[in-house]
Amino acid sequence: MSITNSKGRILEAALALIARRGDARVTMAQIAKAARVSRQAVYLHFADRADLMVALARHVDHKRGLAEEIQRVNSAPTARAALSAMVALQARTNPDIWAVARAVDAVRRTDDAAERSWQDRLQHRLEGCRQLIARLEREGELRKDIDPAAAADLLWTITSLRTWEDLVLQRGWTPEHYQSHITRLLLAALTRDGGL
Amino acid sequence: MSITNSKGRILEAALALIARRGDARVTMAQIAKAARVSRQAVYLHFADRADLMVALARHVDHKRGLAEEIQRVNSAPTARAALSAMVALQARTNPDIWAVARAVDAVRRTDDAAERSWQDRLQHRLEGCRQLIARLEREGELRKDIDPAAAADLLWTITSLRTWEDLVLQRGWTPEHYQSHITRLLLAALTRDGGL
DNA sequence: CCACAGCTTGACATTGTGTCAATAACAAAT
DNA sequence: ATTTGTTATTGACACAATGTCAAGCTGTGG
Repeated sequence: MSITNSKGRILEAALALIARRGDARVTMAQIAKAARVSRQAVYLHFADRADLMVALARHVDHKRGLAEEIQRVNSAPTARAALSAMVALQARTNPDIWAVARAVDAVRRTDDAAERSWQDRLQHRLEGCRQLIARLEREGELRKDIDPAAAADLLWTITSLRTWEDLVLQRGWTPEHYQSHITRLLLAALTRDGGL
Repeated sequence: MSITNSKGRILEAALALIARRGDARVTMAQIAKAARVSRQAVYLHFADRADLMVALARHVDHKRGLAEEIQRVNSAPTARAALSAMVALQARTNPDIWAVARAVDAVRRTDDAAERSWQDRLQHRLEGCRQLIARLEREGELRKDIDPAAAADLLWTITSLRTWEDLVLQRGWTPEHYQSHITRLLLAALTRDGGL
């Protein structure tokens, strides 16, 4: 799939640079050069650096077909299977999102648009967690001594990018380890029988 | 306790500014001004910004008497009580450390000293988690279907500053909620009977 | 009185961000 | 075929922040 407009070229170039570096300490000039475009052209398409990073996050989501992936989680046969699928989804997609997410996180304190975008994604994922907890409850699998709202928050933070970063990038867990251990932990903490 | 040397004054000033702002986007000039010292004087005491942030982290630790607090965790009567104490320690100290930790995290990718300092703290906390898991195992409380090394990593990430930030700062949990829910989750995930 | 440590002043180089104005290339519309 | 509008380029500029340098001030102890 070739890129037609230079806006797309800029995004792709930024993504490639960030991926290569492993973090988002990339200057606008470098991005422009990589996209074979003048530095000013970048500012024709994006208001500023923060705007570009936010667009980048959306772009990655879209490219991955994130919406469909989430559908797949919800269409799992049981709540417990859905939980497992959710962890698998994170294990699969986090590597690509990570650096960009860090970049947005870094600028969100100064930039309103970035902050809104961040809260948006946060809210979205949180909603997914709430639904999964609601389903667990409906299927009678949720621990009775736990508040559903708190359970959703816990599910949300444990399946977050940050936990993934800690375990996979810092501690060197394999994706398989991450998936199996986190799934087991969640079942133990949130379901009635403590996960088998 | 009054501050005698200006090195201390600079650290205190930086700390106050960061605390007031809630994050570490503070310039060297602002810090110097707050410490009523010339901007260049700051560079007489600290090689650069990263160096200052690292020193700040140490300073906060020292001020809190962190070493003794950790002793107290280890001197709990049982492993389960120690785990609870560890979570309580996080709940109590994280608010003060948070902004500084974020600052160090932000510069650690460009600065070697910051990275080393970060890995140091990380390693230190991880060691504490390992010991706690070992004690759980010794007392026959550790789940048998879990690898001790993985259990330590999980304990480490779940009691991390990041998880605390997610739940307390983002989701608005009270310190009490944080403490009780996280303790319960850890007991459920790591101990034999799933925490009562 | 001298030396030295700690600090100040002011100037400077550098890097990165963001803005602006003038201009070029080119496609589509009329 | 000229006009129009979009998109991009070039080069210059202002600004903020970091970090460096040289010269000089001040007080304390030898």
